Amino acid sequence: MYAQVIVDVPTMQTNQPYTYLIPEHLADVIEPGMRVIVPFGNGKRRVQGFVIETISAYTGSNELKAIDDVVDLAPVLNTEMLALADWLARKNFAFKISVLQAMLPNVMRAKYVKTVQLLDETAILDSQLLTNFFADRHEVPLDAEHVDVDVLQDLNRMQRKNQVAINYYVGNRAKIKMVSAFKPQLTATEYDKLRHDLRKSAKQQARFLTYLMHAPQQWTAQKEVIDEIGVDYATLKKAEAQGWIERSEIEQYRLPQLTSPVEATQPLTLTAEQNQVYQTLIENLQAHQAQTFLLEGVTGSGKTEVYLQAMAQALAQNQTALMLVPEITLTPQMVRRVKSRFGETVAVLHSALSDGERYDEWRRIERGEAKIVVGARSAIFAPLNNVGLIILDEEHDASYKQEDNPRYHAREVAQWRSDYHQATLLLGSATPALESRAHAQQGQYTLLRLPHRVQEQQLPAVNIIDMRETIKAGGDELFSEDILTAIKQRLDRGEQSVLMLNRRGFANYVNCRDCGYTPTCVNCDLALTMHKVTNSLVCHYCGYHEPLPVQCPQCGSKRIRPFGAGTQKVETELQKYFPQARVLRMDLDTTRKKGATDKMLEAFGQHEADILLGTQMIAKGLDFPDVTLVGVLNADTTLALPDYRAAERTFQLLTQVSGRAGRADKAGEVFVQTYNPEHYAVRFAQKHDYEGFYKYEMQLRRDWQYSPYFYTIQLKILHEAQNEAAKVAFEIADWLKPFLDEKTVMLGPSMGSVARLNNKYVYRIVIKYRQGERLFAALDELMQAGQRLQRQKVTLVIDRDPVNFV
DNA sequence: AGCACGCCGACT
DNA sequence: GTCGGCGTGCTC
Repeated sequence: MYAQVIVDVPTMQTNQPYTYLIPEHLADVIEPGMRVIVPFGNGKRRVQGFVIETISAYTGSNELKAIDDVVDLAPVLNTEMLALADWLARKNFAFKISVLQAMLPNVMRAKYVKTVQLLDETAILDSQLLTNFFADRHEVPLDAEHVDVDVLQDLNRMQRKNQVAINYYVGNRAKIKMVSAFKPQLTATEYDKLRHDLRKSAKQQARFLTYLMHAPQQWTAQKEVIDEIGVDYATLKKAEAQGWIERSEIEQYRLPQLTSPVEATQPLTLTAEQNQVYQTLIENLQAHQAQTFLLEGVTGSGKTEVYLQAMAQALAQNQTALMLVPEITLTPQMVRRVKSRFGETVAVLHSALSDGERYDEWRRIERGEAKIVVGARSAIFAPLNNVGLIILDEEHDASYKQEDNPRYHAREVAQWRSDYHQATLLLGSATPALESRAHAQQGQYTLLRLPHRVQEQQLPAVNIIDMRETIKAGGDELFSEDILTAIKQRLDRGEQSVLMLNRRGFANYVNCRDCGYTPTCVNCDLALTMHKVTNSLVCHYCGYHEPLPVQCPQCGSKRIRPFGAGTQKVETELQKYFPQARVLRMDLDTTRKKGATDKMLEAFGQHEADILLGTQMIAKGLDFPDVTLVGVLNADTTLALPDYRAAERTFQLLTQVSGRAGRADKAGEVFVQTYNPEHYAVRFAQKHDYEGFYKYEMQLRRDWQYSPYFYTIQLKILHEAQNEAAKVAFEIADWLKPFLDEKTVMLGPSMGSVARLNNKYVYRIVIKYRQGERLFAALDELMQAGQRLQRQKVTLVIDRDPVNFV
């Protein structure tokens, strides 16, 4: 028997299965989907690999090596996942190994350790250097980066003379947590009798026997019992010796905990609109058809309740359900809401979990113990069987696209899994991506709508404030009179306000008023952001920092001052206007700590603050009844992005954040401060008119030949030297030209809008096409050349359907 | 990725 | 002659 193995060497040349002999003792063990350890290359190098197939005959003529070892006792990837990985790798120009690894929890990735083993102790006696290096040890970790060059040279020489050996270890970081546990062995009556027979002084034994009388006949972790009923370890040992209990080590899941217990809730009564949507979904679920629905529902229309009830139906049909939420909205409130309906059968997968928690949640799903999964992007790979329903909430959200390798979009994976399982796919949003809405137009998706809020609340009135007028009248750059008045009203009435500072592509930077100079990062060429607390300038991309200048480095002027505003600055200003107001600031800095977001939102929900001031992160999913005012302090920064989706992003953001106002019985009001008050994205958002925006924007996209009329591929060419990056970019562009048909458009190469990211210059080629076969074939070929490019220290990125242009 | 092989200039 | 620098090719 032979195994086809994808090895953990992410390069183009090794992006293919290698055939290995299956040794006799593993013949009955090895199955596709298992991780194995295989020798690879010269010497004793060993790497992890995935068995993707077992075969009984091998036709090649070369001699085969044998699999060293298996990592798993059962496959970690089933046939579905193996097929999906293959498809994704091809579609997204990614390595197979990268996709396979992306499907599994991080801890299942191999950790490699290379060591030198001293075989001949006499060989180092003459050398102080080597004696120090080995320091009485026989085997020493060898990390070429941190070992002296002279030592490396000596070791090389010694290896040739067989005085040392180089060993490779493939480590497994996935640890199962084991705890000591016990299990009752006798009946309640027997325990009762034993307790009566005890001598009076045996207090602990008596307590333990009393406990055992009512204890469930199952394995119980002993620590909890020791703490709870006040017995000690010796009592348990004695009980075991007497045959009262059996003791053993059992596996314990590290379950992600919410701060307070979850109380069960019942399904809410659906409105007529909701019910109509629900019925459509149910019919499809019962028919077991792979069909995609686009649910276009205004903010507050009760989409989540429809999701929950549809998931309940999937469970009732003995199927499983998967719900994806953007990372940022995967707040404890959302988790709580799902758990309150479905209890322990819910598994949660998101970035805030520890490695152990994520691994255990993954195993609960894999073993079929969890039937509902709520998670962020990568949860789309959750190992659920028999999937009936997949939901993507906020389906337009850019975070569903993975921005580094493998560059998949969760929506396309969802579509694939829906086809595979004949499952219902539900895409929900108040502001669907233009691509999705267009699919619905063409009939690929079924459009469902929830145009009204539940309980017939009105959508909030949106006031557009022309900041040009405010400045002309000598007003404040940050707060117009109108917004200040509105905030004051809320404070007087004891209501809450949410203020959003749109920070996308925007920073609180320093600017010289005399010569216009702005300090930039020496590594990234991005404007540095001012941090008041440390009195320094910081690069948000690479972390570089320098002290705040008192004089302009270019012209020596002292009038070098902050320009624009960060949340800190706005908070300070706000406090000046309203010294008595309690302001809660939410941004990257204040929410970095684990659980901080949770705590702050809870506090705001308890009305412990009057104003919530934050960045984009507050735009989604929050639902607080006392919030009657939403202010967008600067709507323009998203409009200025060098991206054809700038208007779409702005519209989505304004609509989302407006939805935060007035969600209960109180009417809401929204103020949007902008220097572009007549921009269509602002105007349509003011009217809560998604359909209007959609039609208008589609027209523009057609005129400019952009998605969804054309597909897009973005190539990025990165190099430390600008001329080298440019040279390669133009070479690639010239090479590609003959493969493009006449309807395909190539833009660039152009210098990336953010030059010199991480010390590398970026050049960008954007290709717009309708028919991609020849182009894809050419790009595949280009990938093959990736090796040569890498040796020139050029990084080539192929991004299909990019969502960001940087 | 990681390693060996082979070709070249520079040195004991 | 030999050492080591780097370009090139291969890994079941």
